[in-house]
Formats: sequence, C-alpha cells, structure tokens
Amino acid sequence: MYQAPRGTIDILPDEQNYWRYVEQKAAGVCRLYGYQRIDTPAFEETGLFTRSVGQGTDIVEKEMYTFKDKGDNLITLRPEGTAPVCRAYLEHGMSNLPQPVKLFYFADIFRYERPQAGRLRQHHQFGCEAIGESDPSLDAEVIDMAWRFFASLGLRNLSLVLNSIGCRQCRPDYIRTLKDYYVKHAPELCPDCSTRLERNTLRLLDCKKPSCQKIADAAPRSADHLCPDCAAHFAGLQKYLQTLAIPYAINHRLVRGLDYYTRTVFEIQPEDAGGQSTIGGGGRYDDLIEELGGRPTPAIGFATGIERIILNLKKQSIAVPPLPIPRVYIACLGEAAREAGIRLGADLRKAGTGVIVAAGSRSLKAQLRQANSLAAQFAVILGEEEVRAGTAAVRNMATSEQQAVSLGELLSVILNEQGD
RNA sequence: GUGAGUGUAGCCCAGCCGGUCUAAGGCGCCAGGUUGUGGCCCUGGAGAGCGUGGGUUCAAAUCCCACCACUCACCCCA
Repeated sequence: MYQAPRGTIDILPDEQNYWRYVEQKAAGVCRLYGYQRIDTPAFEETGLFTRSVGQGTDIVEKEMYTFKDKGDNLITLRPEGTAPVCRAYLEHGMSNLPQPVKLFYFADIFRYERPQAGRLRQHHQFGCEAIGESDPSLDAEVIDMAWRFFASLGLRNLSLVLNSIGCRQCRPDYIRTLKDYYVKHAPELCPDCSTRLERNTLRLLDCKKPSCQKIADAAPRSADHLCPDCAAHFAGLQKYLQTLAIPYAINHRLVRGLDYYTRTVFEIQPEDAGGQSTIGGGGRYDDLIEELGGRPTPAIGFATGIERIILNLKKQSIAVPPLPIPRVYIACLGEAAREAGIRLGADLRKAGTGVIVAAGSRSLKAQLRQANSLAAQFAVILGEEEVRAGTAAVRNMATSEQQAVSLGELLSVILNEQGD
C-alpha cells in the first residue's frame, strides 16, 4: 500500500470546512485593507531563494526541495512565499502601479524538515505583502491586518512580539558589537551557538538553551543600536500600534530565520506556547527587491500557517460553520421511478437546489436510511404508485410529515419549504 | 540531523510474562426485523492476520534486530 509521503497530509472532506473558513476570513480581511490576490508557481529557479532567503539560513542550507528538471534547470519547490511575490512584482512591472502594491496569497510551502505536529514538509500559508512604501504606518497596518485576521477567526489569547533589527546602515555595527560580546562568552556557548558565532551571529539570540538564553538576555540589543532613521521608524511603528490599541511586547531576541528582513520583525503566537507555536510572523524587507534586481523598494509582509491556525481553532474549540450539503434526497423504486427521479433531480439542480439521486437498487428503507445519514431535509419518494399517479411523496425528514405532491407542483413545493 | 515514545479492521481500541488468536469489543458500513419508509432498538454480515522485512522458537500480534510512519522534545519555523 502506498501512503502519503512523509510530512504531507490529505485534507479530507471532514476537514474542509476549517480550510474554507480560514480562507474566507483571510479574503475578507484582505478586502478590508485593499489587498489583491496573487498566485505564483509552486516552484521557481533555485537562485531566487538562495539569493533572497540567504545562503547561511537553515532553509537554504538543508530544507529546500531542489532538483534539476529535464531541461537541466535548477528548480526549487518554494520554501517561502515572499520572494516569489517579489519576483512577480518585478517581472510584471508593478512598480508602475500606485505604490504600495498590496498583494495576498495562499500557497503551499515545501521544506524538508523533520515532521511533527504543526510542522510538515508541505504546509500552507496565507500571506500578505505591501511593496513600495517605507512609512512605519504601513508596518502598523500590516500588523493590524494580521491581528484582525486572527481576531476574525475567533482565536483568543494571542500575543504579538516585536523587534527592530535595523538596516544595512546600522546592522553591521550592531552585529560587530554583538559578536564582540559573544566572543567574550565563547567558552560558555553550546556547540550550535559556537558555529552560529561565525555563520549567523544574529541567530545566537534565538538559542533556546537556558545557558545561552542567560547570555542572550544580557546581550547588546539591536533596538539600542539603531541608526537615527531606524530608531525613528521603530518609534513611529510603536506609536501607531498604540493608536490602533494593539498590545505588543518587544522581544529583543526576536530575529527571524530569513536573511532578507530589515527593521521591523514580528511574530504572533498563542500564549500557551507549545512546541510549534508561532502561527504568524513577518517583517520588513527593504532591500529584497533591489537584491533581486529592481530599484530600491521598501516593503513589508507577513505569513501565517494555515495548519497551525486550524490546530489552534480546534484547541480553542472554535465552532466553524459547516459546508453546504444537498437538501433533497430522491429515493426511487423501479426503473420508471428512476427515470422520473433523474428528471426531477435535474430540474431541482437547475433551480439551484442540491440533490442526491439514489443510485443502485436498494430497498426504500435503505434509501431513507441514507437520506437520514446524509442529513437531507427532504426525501422525495418515487415508486410505481407515484409514477402511475403522476405524484411524488415529499417527506420532511425532521418532522416526518409526508405529503403527496403532483410532479408539476413538486418543484415549487420544495423550493418554498424552509425545511427547518 | 539528535533523543524518547507509539504502530492491531475505515475510526477508537482489547489482547502483548509466546501456544484453542482460525485475533475480542465499540463506532461506522451492508442487510434483515413490513407487503414501499429513516433517525431508537434487535439480529446477522462484510472487514485486520496484528506498520514492513528479517530473526529466535516445535510455536510470535505477543521476544530480538532493521527499516518505515506518527507523536513529543531539540533544532527550525508557519
């Protein structure tokens, strides 16, 4: 027997209402903020990701699904959503549109990771990007949008953590300062951190080991080493978040795993944080468009993990509306009745009503049993008697009331009945 | 990539100091209990040879090994 590849899941019919719910809420929020949908390919030229996400990152170093296709092109299944959107922005000359350009997407994301709950090799993200504006009010708006999205889903007890990691003017100085500090503590660092010291100094702050955390807590803070522009930007963002009454906590150890981030970085997570807790995160990437060959263009965005959102919807027992199902079940006894049933089903569907026409030749009892378990509101019973009389028995499944209706009236009777 | 736990029918699971296990039960599914009628109830039926592959043994779902998958933690992030 085959099974789904490791770290992938089938999203079965029973789960689909969660997915539709999340998508619908996301689209609703995007409409509120003027974001338009974009869909990009599931794979891109590998260089797009190594260039943007960064050579030293875990994603590029060990998590990408990369292969050569039959035309000898180096291809990578997208491990994140921002770079493809930026590529599309450039490729289609969106810098000629009114700025900022506001885009959202639903995308499947591929990373070769060790799977566990809330962490898959193929997962789905909803994300937004606002490209072409550096004003901190846009940062606040993007965070507000993410915040409103989670609120509209009904998720409670979320926390927003925030930081600014500076820009290419001030960050090198900061990293030098940070490195000097860490070099002094080198003997106390865990093995991972010892290698990070050279390879990716910023990520030292992110280490979860208690011993390293103590060092990180006392480390120089990026927010204290911002250049005047970045400091003003960060102050502006906080002011606007206060204007929007969005609660936040600054965590100077928050750095993100992708190299393209500048200035603002943020994450949103449930307060009862478990292992894979972050349900959304994002930040500014003011240099990325330029890095990809465009003119200097500031931008900010965020992404959310749909599987993790659904995990939390379930954890918080949030009721999600069911998907619509057919209201009418047509039971047929005999060949003449079947033909009548098929015709009736076609008419009802033409009128926009969902119908299940019983197939096969099971007993009436079995057909009604099925109507019941499919939660139909009405069963229409067609047998030889009815066909002969030119009628059908319409049974209200909730009340068990049953009446004979002439075939001519049947359509209007069913369409007018509320069911319950 | 590291460490630990788990793996029996579609689902939940009993059994696991080896031997009537030709593997139990519940849910679900199918059928019957009315000659054309559901949801409750009753009866019956189908459905696994015990994650996969080896090994130990007269004998393994039950012991050992490997692999695979899932879960949890690390790591990483959504």
